[in-house]
Amino acid sequence: MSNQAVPLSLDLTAVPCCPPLTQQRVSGETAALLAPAFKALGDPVRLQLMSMIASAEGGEACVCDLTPAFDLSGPTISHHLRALREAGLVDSERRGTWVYYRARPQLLRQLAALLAVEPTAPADS
Amino acid sequence: MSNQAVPLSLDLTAVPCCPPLTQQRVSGETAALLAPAFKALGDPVRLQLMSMIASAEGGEACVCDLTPAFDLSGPTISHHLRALREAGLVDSERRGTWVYYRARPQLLRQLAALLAVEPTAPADS
DNA sequence: CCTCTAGGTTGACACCTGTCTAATCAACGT
DNA sequence: ACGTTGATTAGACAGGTGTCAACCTAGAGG
Repeated sequence: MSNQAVPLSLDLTAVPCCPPLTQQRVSGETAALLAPAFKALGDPVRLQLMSMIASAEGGEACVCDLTPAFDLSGPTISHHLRALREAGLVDSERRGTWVYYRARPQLLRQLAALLAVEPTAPADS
Repeated sequence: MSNQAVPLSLDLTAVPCCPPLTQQRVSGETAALLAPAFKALGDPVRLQLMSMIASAEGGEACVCDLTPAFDLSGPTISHHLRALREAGLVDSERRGTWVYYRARPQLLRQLAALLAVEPTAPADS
């Protein structure tokens, strides 16, 4: 189940990988590749889901633990998890009855690098 | 013109400010506050606009320089710039005939901090 | 006052999204 | 084979989004 619905060029090796947004203009290609990831994080529910998955002990979270944390139906959570999966931010694996989601740090790192800003004030550098 | 359309609680002082997503669960409030920023960056055009503004020399970019860089109408660019502005990512100022946009590093820093991931492999640290 | 130029605003349109219920699928125990 | 539980898929619907053409506003300069 893990990679089936991601036929995109989500190699991420395809991306020149992120000179900070503030230092070099993002190319159209890079933008087209990374914007979907930001978009996936652009929903409060998905942002929390991402965090719950990424910060879970063992590095993975069971859907059965994620769903009850929200006031939303199961299918809706499933829908958001799929969005995260198709964005390349998480990976899923079925083990027995349960499905576990796991963060994929590669893309997260690229996003973080892209948003990097020099320390605090441009004066104290 | 700068701050008029942002009555939101975009203090950003309101946010506990970003223990990394991977280390602590993002609260509902933090998610509600930061997700719109990710959402604003979740469009290729806006991501490029953000980059062009943030990386511009002098720290600001004129709309007259931004618009011709895309194959889009003026109003569409204006629409995207507004989205960035209302997300708290940029600020605009009119000087004479032209309007200049400038990045607001605060929020960018928060987003980057939120996405921070420990180096690369937990092995080679 | 008039006009020219740079941007923004409005209204319209097609499309995408978040949410739900209902139906379906997958694995485990009888 | 059957029923139960966990999760995804399908279909539907309201609301949001990206885009444009048309119009409007703000300065600069006659």
